[in-house]
Amino acid sequence: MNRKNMEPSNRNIEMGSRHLGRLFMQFKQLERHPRVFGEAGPLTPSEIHTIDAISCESGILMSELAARLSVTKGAVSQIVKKLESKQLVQRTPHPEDSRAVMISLTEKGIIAFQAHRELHQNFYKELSDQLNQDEIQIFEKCIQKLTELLKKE
Amino acid sequence: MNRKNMEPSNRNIEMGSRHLGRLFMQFKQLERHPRVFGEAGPLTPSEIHTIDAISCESGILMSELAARLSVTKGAVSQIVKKLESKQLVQRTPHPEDSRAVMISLTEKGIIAFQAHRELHQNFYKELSDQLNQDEIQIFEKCIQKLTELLKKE
DNA sequence: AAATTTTAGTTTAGTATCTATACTAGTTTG
DNA sequence: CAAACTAGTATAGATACTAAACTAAAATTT
Repeated sequence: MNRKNMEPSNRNIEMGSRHLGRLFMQFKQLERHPRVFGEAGPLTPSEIHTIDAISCESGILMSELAARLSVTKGAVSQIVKKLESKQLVQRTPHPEDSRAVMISLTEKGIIAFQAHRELHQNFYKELSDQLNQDEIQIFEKCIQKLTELLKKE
Repeated sequence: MNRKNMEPSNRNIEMGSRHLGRLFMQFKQLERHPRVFGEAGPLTPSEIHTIDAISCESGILMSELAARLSVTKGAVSQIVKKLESKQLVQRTPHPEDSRAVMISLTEKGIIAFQAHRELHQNFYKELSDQLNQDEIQIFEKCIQKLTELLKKE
């Protein structure tokens, strides 16, 4: 376990894995605080993620939403209640199945949705501006591989 | 806001930012569940991150640890208490400053630490095995830029 | 040297996010 | 039609944090 006896490749792996770890830590830290999304006001991370998952669809079921966010129905139930009280989403009864509820964004919700998407896109743009076309392509490949690997974990 | 009217570059940004978002979601999901680290047993994400931050140092102050983890002293105080009760870390009084406490890993803590590092390194190795030398280098560059950008957010 | 301020750490109450479990009430199926 | 399934809600508890109030020791002022 002596660092001086390590092969270069092992040291590279050690460094690389640490850098990746640091990136995720940085991300985690960001995800701890509420942010303001345009006129929609400050929203907690899970609130805005839920809004993003609902997207501009005409209506999505609670259970679909749960699957999309990879959380339980109970979690979605709670967060939708909160979003409804903030008038960001609305519930409409399903026309055929009276157990089901269709969730959709209100106008205020759409404002938050767009502000959030824009934020993300500006972030990505700022990153890709620092890369050339080849590098972007490789970056995309890496993102995809990373996502795959994380899914397996 | 019509997708068909978008320039290719805008569409690429939209796609890219979505992929990046998905990656972080995948990561967040992983970070929700406890994992087993060798003989040290199952540890929650924040427990193992704290152990990783303590590392194999001979002794680190609570306040240093808080800074390293980017959390408040109170948060560290709580988690160290839990780790101490699990016999993964130990407190020793500071030789000169009797207010201060030195935190270090026990043998069991070191086992967890090493198992965690190994896990991360295996993950990184699996990723880099799918890339050639140039791609790894670009990937590293991107990780670094991403970390910088996130820090600014 | 006494008084003040700063620093190290703990404690407590409260918030956000999630899970698991138990539940209600419609829907489908045998 | 009864049994089993499905959609969603409610609630209690876990985790992981913050903010604020606190204790006690150390450093600085006066």
